[in-house]
Amino acid sequence: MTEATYFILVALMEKPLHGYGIIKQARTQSLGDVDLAVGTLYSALDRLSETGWVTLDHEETVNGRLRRYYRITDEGVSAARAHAARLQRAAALVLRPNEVTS
Amino acid sequence: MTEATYFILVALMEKPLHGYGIIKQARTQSLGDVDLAVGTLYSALDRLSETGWVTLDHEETVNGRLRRYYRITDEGVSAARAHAARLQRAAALVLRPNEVTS
DNA sequence: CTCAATACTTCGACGGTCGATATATAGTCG
DNA sequence: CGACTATATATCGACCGTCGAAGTATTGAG
Repeated sequence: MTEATYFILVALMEKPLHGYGIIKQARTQSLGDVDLAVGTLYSALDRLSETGWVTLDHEETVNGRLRRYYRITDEGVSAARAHAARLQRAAALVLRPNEVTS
Repeated sequence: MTEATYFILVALMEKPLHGYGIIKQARTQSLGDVDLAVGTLYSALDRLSETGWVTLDHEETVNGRLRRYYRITDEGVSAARAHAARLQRAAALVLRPNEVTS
């Protein structure tokens, strides 16, 4: 899973969001580390919809602008949790080397 | 930093290794998650040499086969530590959401 | 004798990321 | 009033990193 994919899933874990909302949420949650480009977001969202980790929740029209809300699925949550565990193990190799070097 | 790059740096933090040694070390340390393809390794190693995060340590010839040993630099160690902290923050968003959702 | 493992090099294909462009509206600033 | 920024989605080409295969070479197992 790419970093972009992971942060999209994480952003949607709190509540359903539309494209731009995901970008802002990812930026906030990553403390500015992750700034999703629009091209990255929408192609990732298409892939996530195909794999079934994300679904279209509903659509709204606010001030003439369409808002397409996406929702994470149960499989998406599982995938995000599994990836988070993997990230933590990777981080632990450097941050807590004693436990791994043995 | 990509996952491949990170695991190469982590593999070299213990001691200098040659290409194939890095692949095996990464496989072991990631518990099988990361299996670096040779093409990925050598192109990543070239990039890491250019940025100065990795240097050629020395070369050996064992049984007619060349072994090119790489060593991580101080800047490489700093970069790996910084990335590890980033990975941990990313993992914490899912594993310990209380601290972030606030 | 063939196959697997070790070991490095190179190269083309593929997939994901990025930035630009397009379209449209509301609000801010000079 | 005009320029710019933010919001919001869609699409496209360029670029970068990953992957697997082919090439070269040696040792040891079956």
